[in-house]
Amino acid sequence: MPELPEVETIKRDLEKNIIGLNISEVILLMPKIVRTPSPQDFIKNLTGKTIKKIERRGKYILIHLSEKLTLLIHLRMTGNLVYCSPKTPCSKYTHVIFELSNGYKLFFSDMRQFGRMVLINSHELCSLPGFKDLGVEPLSDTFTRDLLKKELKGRRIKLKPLLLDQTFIAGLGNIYADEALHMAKISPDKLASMLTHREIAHLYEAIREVLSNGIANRGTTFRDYKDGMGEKGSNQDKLKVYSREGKPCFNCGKPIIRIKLSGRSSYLCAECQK
DNA sequence: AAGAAGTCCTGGGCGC
DNA sequence: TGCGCCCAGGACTTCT
Repeated sequence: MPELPEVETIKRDLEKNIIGLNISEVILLMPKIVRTPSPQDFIKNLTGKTIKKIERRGKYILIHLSEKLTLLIHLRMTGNLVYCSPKTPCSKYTHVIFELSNGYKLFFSDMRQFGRMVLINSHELCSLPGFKDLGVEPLSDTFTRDLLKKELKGRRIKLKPLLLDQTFIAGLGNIYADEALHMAKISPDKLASMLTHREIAHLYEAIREVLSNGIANRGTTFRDYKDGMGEKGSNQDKLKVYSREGKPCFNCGKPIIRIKLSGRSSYLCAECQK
């Protein structure tokens, strides 16, 4: 569910509200959400710590704490992280509650229970599986047209599964990958190594554009996504292909089709995307 | 080594 | 109305 724009929106919301607060109590209702350390150590080590800084890397949220600890959170498909006033009740899907020194609470909720948390020493981040191998941040200066060209070279894989590979580019998911490919007018089925210079340039611009627009619209809410304040985003109203099977392409009027690539749905306009 | 498939979960939507 | 089936925005593990 949450891809880069959604995670960035949550990160910015939390940053505005919880920096400098202490974690006064941790209630872990579903221990399996925490991958490491043990539930007891998770609670013990978090309690009393100060929230120093919040970052995003790919689809991960990093909450840096005092004593060089970092709480790493991945929301996967249906997770959300919401800052709530003291009286707000939690839901049946709330699995972790962080009580803060101002009386407010941070709820981690996740219907499908796929989301995960890790609490580690900050310096161990660089050796954490899944995190250490993340690819380039697509909105950073490091991500250039030349880098994309270099990375695509010789890759005998279809574009869509490659864009979803977090070690290739960090933060793209199914929605923004489909939207970027449509904006670039390239088929998700195309082999990565077959792109022309012109197509690479268009894809580069499209990836940056769809992600930036997603952030400007505070994320895409289909069903579950909520920002850090519990509100929906508005980017779902701007989508050109995702979840629009059978509806006319805004560009040419032909119906949007849905195909399967590596087991995932891809939405495209077969007329516009070659 | 790369790429595909299976797996972890719950709930919504659809067809019968 | 109700049941069963399929689908879902992710990514790790296992297989070929």
